[in-house]
Amino acid sequence: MPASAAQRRATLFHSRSEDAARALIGWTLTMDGVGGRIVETEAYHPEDPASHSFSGPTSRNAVMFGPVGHIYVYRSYGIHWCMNLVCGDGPGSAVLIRALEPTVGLDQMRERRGTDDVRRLCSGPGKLCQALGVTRAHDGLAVDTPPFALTPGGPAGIITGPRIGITKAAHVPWRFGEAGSRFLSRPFR
DNA sequence: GTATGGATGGACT
DNA sequence: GTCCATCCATACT
Repeated sequence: MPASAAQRRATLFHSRSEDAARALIGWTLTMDGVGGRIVETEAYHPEDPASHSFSGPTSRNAVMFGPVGHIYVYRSYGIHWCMNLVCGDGPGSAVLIRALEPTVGLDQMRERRGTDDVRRLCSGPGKLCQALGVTRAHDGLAVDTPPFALTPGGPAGIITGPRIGITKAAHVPWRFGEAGSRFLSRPFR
């Protein structure tokens, strides 16, 4: 008997963040019926100098040390919001959602993003939060209850590479993407 | 109290 | 390819 969606979520949430980041490719993430298929992720964990959790819990990253399956939202460069899914085999791990392939709520995304170019709606961590309407107000919410929804996907071709935009542990290949996707934030090489 | 530096994206050359 | 807008958690004095 195949695993239920809830069982698959639970298994993924409790996996090491690098395994969860890989497994999330092809799943569908939405908020209030707006979202799409996850095509790009990055893994972070507390032993990782590039991770916000590296120096232990603070008021900003507290959600990373809370229950798995919840959303950690932070402000990037003072302008953008970025969202992570808390998951891992211990506290302080999370997966950064870097890009979606838009599938539902396209009109709302176009309006929020101010462009008709579908490839520019969710092709980056800041873009997808703008397209879905995710802000600090959603920090700490569970990803499997409204307004959020996370549904498992089928098998996907996975490509890996170094994470983007970081200066520490930049060589670790913990960026994951769907092979051949047209909706990545940047190409893999 | 002040200083600093990003897990970015968009405009521009 | 380069430049930079703009916020705030954190480190430091």
